[in-house]
Amino acid sequence: MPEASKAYLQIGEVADRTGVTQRTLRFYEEKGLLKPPTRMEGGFRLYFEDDVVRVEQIRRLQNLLGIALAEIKEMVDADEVLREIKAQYRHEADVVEKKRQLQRATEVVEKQYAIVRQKVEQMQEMRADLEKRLKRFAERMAELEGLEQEAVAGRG
Amino acid sequence: MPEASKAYLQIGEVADRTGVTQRTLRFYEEKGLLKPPTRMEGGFRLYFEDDVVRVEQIRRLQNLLGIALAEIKEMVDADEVLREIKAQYRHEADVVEKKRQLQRATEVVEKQYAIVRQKVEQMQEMRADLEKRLKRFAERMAELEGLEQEAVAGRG
DNA sequence: CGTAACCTTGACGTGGAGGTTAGGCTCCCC
DNA sequence: GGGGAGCCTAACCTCCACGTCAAGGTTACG
Repeated sequence: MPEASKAYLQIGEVADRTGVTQRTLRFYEEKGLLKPPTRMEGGFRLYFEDDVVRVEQIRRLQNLLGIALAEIKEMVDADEVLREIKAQYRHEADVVEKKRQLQRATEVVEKQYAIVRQKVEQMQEMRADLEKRLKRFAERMAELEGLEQEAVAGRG
Repeated sequence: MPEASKAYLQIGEVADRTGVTQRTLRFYEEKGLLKPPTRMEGGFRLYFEDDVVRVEQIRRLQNLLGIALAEIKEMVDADEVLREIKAQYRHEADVVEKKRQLQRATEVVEKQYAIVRQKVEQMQEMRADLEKRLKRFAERMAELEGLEQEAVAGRG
């Protein structure tokens, strides 16, 4: 096993791995973005690898999309639904209910997808703009350097 | 002339056009994101078309990049520098100084460009992920529908 | 001149996303 | 079994990006 992860992690380790503070982890838990972890006897939180992944996902959504945590919660919840459906899949539960949930999850992810697609487009526009601008800057710079040469030549 | 804009705008109009509140415009001014507009006799702010463009730019940066206003200020300042250089271009001012400013502006825009490029990349990744996920959702859904058919057949 | 619509500054409030501090408990190792 | 590192909750604080009055001045129109 490749350094097979101790199967559980305390909050400090999760914080180190994800680069957020312990406070932030507790805060996310409070806001429902992280499911309440199991605890040791004394009350210490016990996390698992999944939680690290989850936190990373939250951070990506936050940084990239710049959306509110409330909305991010919706998105990670959609994930959870899929996971659950998968888990109890062979449990032959109420198929209609599963379909309903899956439908709901799909809608949320489609919403997220729409946001991302739109942003990608807009950002590509912005990137093109910036390229143009940099080009113009470079041209100006070249012109200024030309002027400088003239001045030198004039004096020389 | 196509409805040639009254050449000046009061704060209310700017607010309407840009979709931000008057408060926000004053706030941006306070924070140096908008240059203090000229005023009428009585103190009413007088804006011009440029200001509308500026506000739109600020909003784009805010929504797309999700960065702090302080950083946005740096970016729009870079623009200002270019504008100034252009304006006094034939004024034959200190070329060395102009070069220095232009250099500075270029750096800021390059920074912005780097951010945008990185985000575009990451968001494209995210988009791909979401596409996969949607595909999996659809598959699950198909499976569930299969189960449903079986059940119906079994009963029938 | 009246008045309605628009604007001014100033001050305080708010919601989101955590940071910080206090006071105490737990875990683990020597 | 004692001590230090790590963790707990609770409460308060901060920063940002505005929102929301309040009290009053300005402008345009009839």
